[in-house]
Amino acid sequence: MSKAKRFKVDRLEMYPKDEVQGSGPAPLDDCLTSLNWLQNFSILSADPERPSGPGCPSSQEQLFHESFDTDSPSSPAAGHTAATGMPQYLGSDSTVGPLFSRYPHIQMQPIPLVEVDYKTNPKAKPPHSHSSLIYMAMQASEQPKVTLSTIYKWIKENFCYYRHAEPTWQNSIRHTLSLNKRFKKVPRQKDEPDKGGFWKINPDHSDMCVNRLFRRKKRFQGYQDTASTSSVNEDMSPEQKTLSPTDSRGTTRSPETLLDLGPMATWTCYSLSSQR
DNA sequence: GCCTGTTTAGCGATAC
DNA sequence: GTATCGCTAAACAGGC
Repeated sequence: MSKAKRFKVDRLEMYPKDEVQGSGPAPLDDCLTSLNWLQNFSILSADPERPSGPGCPSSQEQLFHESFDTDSPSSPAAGHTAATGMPQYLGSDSTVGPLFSRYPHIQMQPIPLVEVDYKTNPKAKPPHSHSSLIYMAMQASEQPKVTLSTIYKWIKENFCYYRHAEPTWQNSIRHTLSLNKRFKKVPRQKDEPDKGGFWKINPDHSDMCVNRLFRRKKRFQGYQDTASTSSVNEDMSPEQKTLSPTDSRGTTRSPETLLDLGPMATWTCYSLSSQR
């Protein structure tokens, strides 16, 4: 199966069409336009005691919203938690059951709550865009400017995936730095050691982060566009299904594009029966 | 040779 | 439909 087709099927599995069109999660616009979550490196905190049921948003929805909610409690400081976020918060039967009871061909298998530790799990590709990773590295450095190697180092230290991945991601990082106006190059002075220049957040385009980073939030349209594709991606590993939803080329959906997958993106261990 | 930085091309997805 | 974004891949040049 092609990667593109696989991704479409992946999405199809996540969003039973009728449910998506119907009682999907509340609009995310308000809570997704701030970048504070990124600046604080706010990481989701899975709370099994979170209330659920009639009148309460589902665990997934609530968790999803709070992960981008500027008023929600922040996680520990930068450099410590960015790699331990995006837990695979599994819904209880009370939240998942009713939804999937309408789709008998989709079987949810309850598994324990899992928090993805991106710092130690080499298979868990961080759900951050490269620009987000760069931004986080810059923030974590607490320096006005950072070198490329510093960015590499921070990413590798905080995301195990990149310690084991092919170095092509570094090319992407460089490409992002060069092209993205959010970042500005600061030439190295002759008396400064090492090589290469410095990079800093471009204050002239800092608004771009706030205004555009979460622009992609019309998350269900894509599903509807691709819902007609119906084949089974049986060749995906549990990790692929569970960790970091990926796009058609295996690209991890960043937080902003993860919105496209919605709260159900954090659900896991679904399988398709032979009825499909 | 390696690292850094730039540029081009292409693809998929979303926003407008 | 077009613009924009994110990502990947590749090629190339310059500096160390």
